[in-house]
Amino acid sequence: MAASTLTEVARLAGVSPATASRVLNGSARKPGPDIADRVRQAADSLGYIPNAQAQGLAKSSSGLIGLIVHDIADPYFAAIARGVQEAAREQGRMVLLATTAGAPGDEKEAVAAFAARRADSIVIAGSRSSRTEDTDGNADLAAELDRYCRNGGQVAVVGHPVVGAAVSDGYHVVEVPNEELAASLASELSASRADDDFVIIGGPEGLFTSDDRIRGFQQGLAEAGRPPAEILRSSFNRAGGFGAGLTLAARIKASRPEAGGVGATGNGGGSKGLCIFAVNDVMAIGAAAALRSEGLRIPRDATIAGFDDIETLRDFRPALSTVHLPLEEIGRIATRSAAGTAAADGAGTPPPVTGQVTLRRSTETAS
Amino acid sequence: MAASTLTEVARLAGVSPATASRVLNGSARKPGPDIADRVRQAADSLGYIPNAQAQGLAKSSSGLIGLIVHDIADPYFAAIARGVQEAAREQGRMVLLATTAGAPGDEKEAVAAFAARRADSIVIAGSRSSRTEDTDGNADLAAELDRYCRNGGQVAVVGHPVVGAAVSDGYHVVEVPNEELAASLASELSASRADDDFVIIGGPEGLFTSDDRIRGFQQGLAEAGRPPAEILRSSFNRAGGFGAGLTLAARIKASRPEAGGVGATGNGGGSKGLCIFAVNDVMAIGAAAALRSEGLRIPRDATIAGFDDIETLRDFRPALSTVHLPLEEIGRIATRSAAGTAAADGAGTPPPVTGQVTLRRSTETAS
DNA sequence: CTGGTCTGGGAAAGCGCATTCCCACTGCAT
DNA sequence: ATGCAGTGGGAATGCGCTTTCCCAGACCAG
Repeated sequence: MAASTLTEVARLAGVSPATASRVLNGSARKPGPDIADRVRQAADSLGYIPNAQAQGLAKSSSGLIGLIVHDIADPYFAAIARGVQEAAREQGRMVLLATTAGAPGDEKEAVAAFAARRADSIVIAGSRSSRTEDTDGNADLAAELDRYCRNGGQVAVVGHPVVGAAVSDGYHVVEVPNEELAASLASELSASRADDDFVIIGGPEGLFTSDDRIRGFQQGLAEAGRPPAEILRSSFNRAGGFGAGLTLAARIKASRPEAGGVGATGNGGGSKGLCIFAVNDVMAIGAAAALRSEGLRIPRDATIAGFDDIETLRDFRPALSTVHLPLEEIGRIATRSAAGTAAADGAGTPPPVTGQVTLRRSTETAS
Repeated sequence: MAASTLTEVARLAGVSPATASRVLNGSARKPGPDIADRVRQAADSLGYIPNAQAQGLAKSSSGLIGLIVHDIADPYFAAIARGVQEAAREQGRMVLLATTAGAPGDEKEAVAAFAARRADSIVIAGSRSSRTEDTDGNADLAAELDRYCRNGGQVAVVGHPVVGAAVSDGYHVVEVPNEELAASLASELSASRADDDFVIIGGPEGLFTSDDRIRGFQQGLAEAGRPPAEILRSSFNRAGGFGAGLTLAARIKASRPEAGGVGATGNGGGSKGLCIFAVNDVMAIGAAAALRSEGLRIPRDATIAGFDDIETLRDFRPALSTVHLPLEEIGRIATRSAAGTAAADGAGTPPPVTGQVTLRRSTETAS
C-alpha cells in the first residue's frame, strides 16, 4: 500500500489536483472556504503526506540544511549542532548531518551530497586547515562550494573561511574572535599567575582554530611583557592533550629539587610554577588527567586553562578555567545567516560572536 | 546558473538521456566503454551533480535515514548519533536529524516529516514514555509509525518499543538490557558496600529507561537480601541529579552526630554510609556536584554510581562507577537492523547489546 | 442589455530522472 | 541467403507535485 498522493486526495474531494495543491500547501491563491474544507477532509481521511521530494523537484528547493562537523560525538560540535537544529526548526527545515573527521576531501564529498539533495544551505562547523597535505582537498572543497553557491546555495562557515573559497554573496563566515579571546585569557592569566612560566598545548600546525588561539595567547603574553610560551603540538583531542600532559608531567617532576613523592609540595624551592594553556577544553581535560595520573595535582603543581567552556565538562574538578564560547548561539547564527534571514533586517551582517574569559579553580593561586 | 541536468550531459555527449543515466548511475545495463567514457567526460566538464530528489522520485527511495533523539547535545545521544552516522555512511546514505525533547507529539511530527522525505528508515533513540500525559501523543506516534511501516518504511527503536505500536516486519527493537545490568550493578554494590544504605535517583515515573533501571536495581538488591531502596524522582538530566543531590546532602549532614564542619570525617559514629544510584551518568554527575557544593566528599561521605559510561565524563573525579553501554555500537546496530541488512544473514535478529558493570573510585570503600 | 474586469477553478506543462518498451543492428546457425 | 537470438541504444512514460496559462462565470459600470 503506497502512500496516497495529491491526485487521490483531489479526486476524493472532487476537485483538480491544482486546487488540492493550493489548499494543502501555502499558495498565493486561496481557494474558497467550502472547497478548502472538502480538500482538507479528504486529505485527512486518506492520511495524506505530501511527498517532499516531488515538492522539492517542482519548487527546486528542499527545505534541507546541510551540517558538516568533524565528529558529532564531540561535545563542541554537538553543542553547535543543537543550535543549528534549533534554528532549522524555526525555519521549518530539517538538518542533514555529515561527519568528516576534518578531512577536506570528505567535506567536499559532503558538500556534493548536499548539493545533490538540493539543500537550501550548508553550515560548515569544523575548523579549517591550511596544512600542505590538505591543499588539494581544500581546493576541491572550495571549487565545490563555489559551484554550490553559483547554483544559488547559501553556505555559512564557522570560524575561518575555507582556504581559496571565492567570495560570493551566498558565502557567509561567522567570525569567532579566537585570537582576541586567547589574548585576553593570556593577559588575565599573566596578572593572576605572575610567577608562572607558560606553555601551550596546541593542535597540529595549520589548524586555524588552534593557530589563532595560539597566536592570540602569545600576543597577550607579549603585551603583558612576558616571553613567548613554548608550544607543544599534539592532536586536537583528548588523547593529544593527554600525551602532551605526560610530557609536561615528566618535566615538572624533573625540575623539582626534592625527590617528588606523591604528596610532595609543588613549586618547592622557589622554582617558578607552570601554567598550561590547552587550545580547547577537551585537550585541557586530557592534559589534566595525565598530570593526575603522574601524581601531580592541579592547581598545586601546575595550573591549566582551556578554551570553549564545554557544558559537559563544567563539573570537572578542579573547575577548569577557560574561555566561554556561545556554541549553541554560534550554530544558530550560522544557520540564520545562511538562510538569508539575517540579510533581511538592515545591514545583513550577523550579530558578532562574543566570548568571555572565565577563570576558575584550575588556575587559582594556591593559598 | 542552474545546476546542469542529465539531459544536458547527454546532449553534450551526443547520446540519449537514457544512456547517460545508465552510465552515470549504477544500472543493470552497461553501455559500451567508448560511450561511457564520452558521457563521463561530458558530466565532468559540466560539473554534473545528479539531482537526488529527482532520483528519489523516480526510484521512490531517498537514501535518507531519519534519526530521532531528545537532544543532540546530550552526550548519550551524541554517542548514539555517531554510530548511526557511521552505519549510514557504510550504507551510502545520509542522516536526517530531528530533536524532540522526548515529546511524543514532536516525535510524531518528526516521523511524518521523515515520511514526507521518503526516508528509507527511521531510528528512534530517545527513551519511550508511558506517562499518562503522553498517552495521546504515543497513540499518534504509534499510528504514524504504523503508517510509515505499511508504506514500506523500516524503523528501529532503541530500548523499548513505542507504546501501542503494531508489530510489523518493518519494525525493529534494539533491546538494551537495562534491567539486568542494573541488577548486576546492585548486586556488585551490595557486595562491596555491605554497610551502606541505598538510595536511587530516578527520572520521572513512566520513562522506560529510568523505570527499567530502577526495577532492575531493586531486584538486584532483593536478590542480595537487601531491603528496597528509597527512590527520589527528578528530571532525567543534570539539573535533576543536582536537585536530588541537594536533598540527599541535607539528609546526610543531618544524620551526622557531630556538627559537621567541612573537614569532618564522614560516616562518623558508626552510622551507615549512603550509596547513591543515579539512573544515568549525567544525573550522577549532577548529584555529585550537589554533594560537593554542600561540602561533602565522595566516596568518603557518600558513594555514587551512574549508568551509561559517557565518554566525556570518564575524566571526572572521583572516577564514576557506572554501567558501560556500547552507545556507538547501539547506534550502528539500530541503523543496520533498520536497513534490512541484518535480516539478510540468517536469523535476522540483530546482535544483542551487552553492557558491563564498571566499578570505579566513586564507590570504593574508603581506606 | 452589453462590454468590461475580476474571481476562482481546471488543464497542462514541466521539474530531473529511471525505466520499460521498442527498434536497428550484429553475429551465428541453418 | 535466411532466420534467430542477442546486444546496445533511443523514445516515451511516469514518479508527485507546482505553476502558468486559460477559461467560465459573476459582477459592475455604462
